[in-house]
Amino acid sequence: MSNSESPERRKRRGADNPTLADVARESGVSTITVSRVLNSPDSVRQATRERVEAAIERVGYVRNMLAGSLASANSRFIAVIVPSLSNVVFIEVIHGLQTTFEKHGYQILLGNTEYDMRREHELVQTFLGWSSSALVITGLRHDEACTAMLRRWQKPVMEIMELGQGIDLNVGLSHYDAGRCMARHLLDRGYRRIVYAGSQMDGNYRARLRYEGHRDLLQEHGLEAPIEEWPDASALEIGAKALRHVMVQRPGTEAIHFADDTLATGAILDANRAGIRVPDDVAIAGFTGLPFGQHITPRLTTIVSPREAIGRIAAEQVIARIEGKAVKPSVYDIGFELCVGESA
Amino acid sequence: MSNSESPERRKRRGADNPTLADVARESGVSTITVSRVLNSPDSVRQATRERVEAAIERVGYVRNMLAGSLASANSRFIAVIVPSLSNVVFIEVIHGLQTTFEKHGYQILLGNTEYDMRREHELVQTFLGWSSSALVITGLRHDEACTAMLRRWQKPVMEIMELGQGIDLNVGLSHYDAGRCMARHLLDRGYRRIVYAGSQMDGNYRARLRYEGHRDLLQEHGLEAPIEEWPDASALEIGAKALRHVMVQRPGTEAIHFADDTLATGAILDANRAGIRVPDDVAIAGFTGLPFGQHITPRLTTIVSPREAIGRIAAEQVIARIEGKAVKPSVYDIGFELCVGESA
DNA sequence: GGATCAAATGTTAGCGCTAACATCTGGTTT
DNA sequence: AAACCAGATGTTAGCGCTAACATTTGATCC
Repeated sequence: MSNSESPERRKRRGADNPTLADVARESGVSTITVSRVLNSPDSVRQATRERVEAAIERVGYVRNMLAGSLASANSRFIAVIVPSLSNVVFIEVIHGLQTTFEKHGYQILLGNTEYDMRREHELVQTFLGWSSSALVITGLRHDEACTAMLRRWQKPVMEIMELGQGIDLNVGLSHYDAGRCMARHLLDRGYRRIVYAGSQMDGNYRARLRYEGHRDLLQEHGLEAPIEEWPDASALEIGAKALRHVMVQRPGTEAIHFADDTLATGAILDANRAGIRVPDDVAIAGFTGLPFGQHITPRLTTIVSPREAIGRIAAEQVIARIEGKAVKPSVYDIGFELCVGESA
Repeated sequence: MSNSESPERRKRRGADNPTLADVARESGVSTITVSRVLNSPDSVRQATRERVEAAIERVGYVRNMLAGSLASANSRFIAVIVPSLSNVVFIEVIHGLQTTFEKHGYQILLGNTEYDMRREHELVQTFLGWSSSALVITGLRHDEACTAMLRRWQKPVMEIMELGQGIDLNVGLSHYDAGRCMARHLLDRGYRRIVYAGSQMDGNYRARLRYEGHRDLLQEHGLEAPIEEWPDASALEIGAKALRHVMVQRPGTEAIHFADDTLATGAILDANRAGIRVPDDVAIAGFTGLPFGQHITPRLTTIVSPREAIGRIAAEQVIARIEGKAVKPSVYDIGFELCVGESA
């Protein structure tokens, strides 16, 4: 209720909020000094800084991030592109990213492709338009034009979840090996008639990679590797449906290797309701290691992928890269762990 | 690989990407015409538009959103502030918001307060600094300075989850009534010795409101309403721990009314493992209506809150407001539904 | 053929900030 | 006391775009 302004100065719209210039006038310094108080306080003498800070408080200054980012061609935005928000896995990765980036003063721009590459390309383009400081994207496979655009881009690109040399940085795990690992476990347990079951396998090629690992191992042992696919998004009831389908259509099946824990858990819970004994009537295995799997009876045999850690480590590497520290390996294998419950 | 530029024109840094001016030169129009092709294509003659679009393609123009937003004092950002990303409820709300806003060309800026009001205030300030088009925030209670700042702000503010007249718009449900509703159900079932159990009840005052509804109803019937609180974030094992604690410390307890489904589900799964019969030994009720509750045995008795719908409707109202359409009720009661399983 | 007018396009002046370079302090050195 | 210099502060010129106003175009009418 103190500062009056000459009423008809502005020729343009705009919220008419106090600007750096107002703070500068109020504290008797130049705008760049105010800017320095905000961006590199150590480069301003303490007395000056305090005067400016008081003025900021007094006029109720809220800095305009758009103007700052435009002038410096850098927004402290991190573009994050995931294929789905319905899948807990990506939520946990985002959580890891968010926590770490936020600590360093970066803001996430979240994009959801819904497993659509065209959408992915659009999102990349938009996010580059925001002068993002870096981009984190799921997987190693993208639209060709999109990959080209990112290669030309001068800032860090981090591809996560899947393991391999991509555009720039990479943190992930080998889904092929994970599928193979679980298949080996099932063989070790003595199962021979094993069905792989997944949903939305077209878009989700990481699940397909796991299947390929599974299939190759079985074939090396002279076994068949049938697969059942559902077009729906992964959900408990799809797991239940898959279980019933396999019991009826493929009698004699000894184990079902599900593409993810949600499906596997849905199958176990349904088996419990229906009086189907797991693993005696049919063994069940999953992938991901969601907390739920360890609380149901029987506990789910699955492969644990460190989801938050992927986010955290990806963020740390990106930050190191932004701040000019060299990041040694551009491919980081985060690994996975077989977690044996009673279900298989 | 076609366009060469005079090499020492620019005095400043910058990615040296093609700009509107480059496209304008390339297509023989003025920059504002290119701008119009991008922002209001209908106001440009078709022939001109096609020429410009071709030029955009040719030079590989990517628009600079920062510059556009600065010039128009509007970013098409929607600030979204939630207290937690570990809680599925907020994830689903975010999903509803995201899907709807994205369809209308808005980008979400996501902030996580971790149930800390100071953090909330900081986030609000930052997000206003991005010239957001609107702000969606969880709950009706905020830091005083924060509320004042939002009241002064000229753009739509949407407070969600909780029901009541707040700063501007509101979409939510009455948590007090929900707590009361479940308490009534438990009384109707004949339970009298009922314990309420929740986690992180200090920050999460919506859970506390539910407790108050529960408590008031019990007291109206001359019953006590003991409460058990855990400081940890809600998780399956906390529910299990709470169940064990109550069984030992409060023998004779007939029902436990949990603050959320995660706790309640954890308790049921643990009871199954421990041979505690639900609801015969102890009845269990939850709140939220997560899918899981309907797949376990016994099915969880809970109150379903339409989480994605909250996000969707909140987004729709905000968009209507931004686009100048009057939004009639500024308080929208989304309601809730009692969902009776076998657990209580 | 000129008046009329809406549609299409252009000109100008910023939006609010920061990079780059310039200048000013005031203490230290010789 | 002049020279020197690092640290603090200031001046200038944009960053790339769009609002507001200005002008041109061309179809229609009398």
